[in-house]
Amino acid sequence: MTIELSPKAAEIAAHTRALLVAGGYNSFSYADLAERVGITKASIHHHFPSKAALVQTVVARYREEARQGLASLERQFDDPLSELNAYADYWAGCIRSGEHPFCICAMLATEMPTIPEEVAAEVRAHFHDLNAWLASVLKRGVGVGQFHLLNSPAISARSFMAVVHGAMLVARALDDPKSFAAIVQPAILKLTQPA
Amino acid sequence: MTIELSPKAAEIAAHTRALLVAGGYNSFSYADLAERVGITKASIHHHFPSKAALVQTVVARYREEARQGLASLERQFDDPLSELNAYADYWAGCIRSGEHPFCICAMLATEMPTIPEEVAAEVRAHFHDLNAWLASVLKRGVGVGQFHLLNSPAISARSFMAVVHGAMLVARALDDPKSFAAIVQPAILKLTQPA
DNA sequence: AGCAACCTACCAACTAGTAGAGTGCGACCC
DNA sequence: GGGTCGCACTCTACTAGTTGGTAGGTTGCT
Repeated sequence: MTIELSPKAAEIAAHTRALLVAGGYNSFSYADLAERVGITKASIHHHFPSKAALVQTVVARYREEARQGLASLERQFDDPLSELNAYADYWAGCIRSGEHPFCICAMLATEMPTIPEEVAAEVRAHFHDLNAWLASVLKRGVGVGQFHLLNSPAISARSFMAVVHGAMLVARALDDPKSFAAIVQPAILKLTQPA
Repeated sequence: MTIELSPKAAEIAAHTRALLVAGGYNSFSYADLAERVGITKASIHHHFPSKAALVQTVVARYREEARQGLASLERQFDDPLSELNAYADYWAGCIRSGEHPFCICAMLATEMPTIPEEVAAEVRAHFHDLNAWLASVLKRGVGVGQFHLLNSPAISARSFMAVVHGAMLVARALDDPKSFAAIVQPAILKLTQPA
């Protein structure tokens, strides 16, 4: 049940997402967007009444996409370790290809104190969702003996979430895409080692 | 040998830093700054010719402060594990008190593709410095038997750097300062456990 | 006198957002 | 088939306020 958008609105949303990946909420304007889509600023206002509403919609769709993506991992793989590896590989691919080398919710999270509350709420919700999904994967993994955790699944999930997003940040900070996998792979390995 | 600034220039730099912590490069203007410092925009231009130069100076001073802070940790503590704990505690304190709850270089790193090159270069250099310092702490720790690493000190340092900055991000994203220590403390513990 | 610090007044470009009119196209009706 | 209604989409033209930055003069201290 994706938030339905007309073809043009979807195009605007896609460009917004790319601009958010590059520099976050405060880095782009309706004029930037208009130039990329090839229409005027006023036309964008026809599709989205305000910048806050536009970004909120884009994040809401992103969350929906993430939910579906994570659900499909559960269908594609039948053990928690493979699911976690596939999740990490998804981001490794995004970063290696350079197409979407950052999570838009991570971008917005850093800007949290300066973005509209409606957007911030969406971002918080995304991280709660992701934390819950990772916790369930880890819990199942403990059940089948694939993972050995020092803490509760929820706390360990929070740590893993931090590693993944920290790895994105470091890869960008050092301008070195390989760093991402070099950080995340050992982190997964550690989850599998007995205490 | 800190970059010397007049008292007023230092005051401007301090406010700039606070604004960078809150929302990064694109989130604040000379007008915001002027209001906080209590002078006019033009006066700020008297001290710093441009926004890029201002932020570059602020980051350069931040790096200098970081270098001195890390060096003083080496003097205060005489074993690598205590140094690493002190480093983590420094950030835990910043986040708990809410005064400087984010590294300005991490803020700027996310915005990397959209900030002036002179600032981006400073940010890259900070992460290289930090990586080198953490690697040296880990290496010494391995030498005295405090740490047991799966990878080289340099790679493990990169991972730890990712955990720390990822933990900052998660603490902000979930609006939960306690998350930081909950993530970083187990990460340090893991470094001390034999494979 | 010299200088650092500050000011008012200004600039062109850009910000998000609005008003209102025009276009093209498919559906529906006679 | 022709007329016309509504709709999705787009435009030009505009607003008020903000952006980073400049010119040139004033203050006060040494």
